[in-house]
Amino acid sequence: MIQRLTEHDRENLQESLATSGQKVTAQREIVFAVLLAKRDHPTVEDVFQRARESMPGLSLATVYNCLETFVGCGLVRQVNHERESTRYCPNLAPHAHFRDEATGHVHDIELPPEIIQSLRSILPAGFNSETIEISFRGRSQETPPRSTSN
Amino acid sequence: MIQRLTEHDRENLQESLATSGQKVTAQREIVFAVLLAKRDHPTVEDVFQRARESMPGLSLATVYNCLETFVGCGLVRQVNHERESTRYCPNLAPHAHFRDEATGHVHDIELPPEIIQSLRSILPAGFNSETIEISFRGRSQETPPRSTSN
DNA sequence: CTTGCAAATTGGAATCATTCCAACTCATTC
DNA sequence: GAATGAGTTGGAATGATTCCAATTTGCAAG
Ligand SMILES: [Mn+2]
Ligand SMILES: [Mn+2]
Ligand SMILES: [Zn+2]
Ligand SMILES: [Zn+2]
Repeated sequence: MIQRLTEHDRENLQESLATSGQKVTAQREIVFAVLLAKRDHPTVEDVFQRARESMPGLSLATVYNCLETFVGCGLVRQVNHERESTRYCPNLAPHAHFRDEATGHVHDIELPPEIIQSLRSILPAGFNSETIEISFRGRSQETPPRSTSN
Repeated sequence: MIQRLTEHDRENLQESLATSGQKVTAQREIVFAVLLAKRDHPTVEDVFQRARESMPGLSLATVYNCLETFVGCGLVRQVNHERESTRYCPNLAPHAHFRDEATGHVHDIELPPEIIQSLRSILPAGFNSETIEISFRGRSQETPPRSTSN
């Protein structure tokens, strides 16, 4: 259960933080590692629980801080469904989210560029959008959980 | 500023409520009228303020109740952006939302059926979605506010 | 008409995710 | 090894929403 980053992921973290003038800390490493280890769109509370296993003294406030920092430097995305707790996703590829109403699980849905393009094209003149968010809600026949280690 | 429903809208309200075994009340009429009068995706608080002008004794709890009832019988949609207060929209046609980051205004964006179709088609086998939500975020050159009376 | 009932409304308390804050810790620089 | 500034921490504050118990209302039955 101890969270460790690969060379590559650590560098990624280091550089992304550096870009916005911030540093790698033990807490940030662990929180980031937790996100990469299990890509199930955990809530802040989920991340907190998991990270605490490696760092018992970690505070909830710090988890909030780390996640906000990561969002700020583009390392992770926030995922909201209705009014539920915000979830966090380290998948940077363009994708939509599918929320299974039965299980509460959130799945990534790949977004082909042509769909994104056609969506942009429905915006009337004068509307400039930097972000498009797409979320599905329904039921799914739970995919056999393929390994999510990183 | 007094909120009144047209024959047609009142019938619509009456029938939608009846379908789920509920009745028209003075409070529900006014809340519904407020939604139709200004389709700017008001928050609960917005609706509360506006409705109070016609019915000073109306309570916030009742506004929450009415809106929940309307969502339940399909008369209005909830609109969420990030973690902001939920907004309400009486436009039942399939549409996406554009949130102007400068003004906070929310605009309806028409959704052509073929786009909806292509979105459904990106779902892997086993995923059945009843609802798709699409929201844009960005800036817009504010359209001259065309009349929104009903 | 009264009376009785179920649904709806109301004001205020409770919840709960998130934000705020002031004190404390740590790494780095002088 | 003192000063500095970013980062962390625990707890308080916030704010939208939900919950609840006490009325009120609209009808229906007697
Ligand atoms: Mn989503
Ligand atoms: Mn939306
Ligand atoms: Zn994702
Ligand atoms: Zn709308």
